[in-house]
Amino acid sequence: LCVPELPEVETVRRTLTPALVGRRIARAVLHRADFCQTSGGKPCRPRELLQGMRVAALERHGKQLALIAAEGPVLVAQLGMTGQLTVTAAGAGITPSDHIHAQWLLDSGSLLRFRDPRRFGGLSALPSVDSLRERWAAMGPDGLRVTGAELADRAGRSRRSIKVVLLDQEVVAGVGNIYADEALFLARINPLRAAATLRPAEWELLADAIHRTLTAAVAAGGSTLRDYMDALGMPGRAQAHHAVYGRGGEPCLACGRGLKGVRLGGRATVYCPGCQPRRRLRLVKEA
DNA sequence: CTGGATGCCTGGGAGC
DNA sequence: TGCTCCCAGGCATCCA
Repeated sequence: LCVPELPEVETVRRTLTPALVGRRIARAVLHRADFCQTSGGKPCRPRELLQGMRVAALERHGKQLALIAAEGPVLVAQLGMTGQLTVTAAGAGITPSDHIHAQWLLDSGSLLRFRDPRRFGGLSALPSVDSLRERWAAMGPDGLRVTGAELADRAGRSRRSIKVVLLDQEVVAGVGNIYADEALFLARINPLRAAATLRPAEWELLADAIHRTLTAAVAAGGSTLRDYMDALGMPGRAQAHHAVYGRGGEPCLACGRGLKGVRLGGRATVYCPGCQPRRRLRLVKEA
């Protein structure tokens, strides 16, 4: 199972770039009409899927990946829960296959395929790079660059829990359930605390923890493309080491206490009651 | 406006 | 062994 958050999407972007950028899309096929949306609500035609156009760049903001055509139009891919974008070597044909909802045949002969069994992901066709900038400007800053001041500005008056706030893509783009828990553990902030109770120093601590968590995961190649990375001779490095995610009931790696699992905003949440106390730790005055 | 709850969707694991 | 149940979670949409 893969859960594409920012590091996984960034890994996809990096590994797709050499195969896609500069290439012309000879043919594009959409196997499910509801898998691609246009701003006008009309069905996506081959033109919206960039057929006949040249890929100028692959850009990412948060968990969104944009294929920018030299001719102007843009196609945004969201991997959702189980989405995979893969390139297969020359020779493969555009044939219908299990859970593959869109395919692009490149002038190199390679085939780009979007597979998504659960279909939480999808494609959005935009008319221009301007509309892409507009779309991304409405979201929060990218998780790799967000500052403590930006977090505080966007969520500092919210009574929502800090965990739920971190999952809000309009606050910070790219953080999902795994890295939200990991970043809060690293920053030693209790996930249940209302965002409005965080102090400026804690927002800075949190921004730093988000950077470190995401950067480490990007360096490890994420987890989505593990098989692909193995094929490139990088086995094992992609295995993310999670301190809290999925470890409810197990001992904390830092203090040994049992990690606690709760549901927050409908999501499984794990934290250490010892390292992430509900109240801020006060320095004990030495007698 | 805010925040909580729900539904979408399928594979896999738990439990009987 | 085979069946059912339920959970995983990003995101849209609903309601209080």
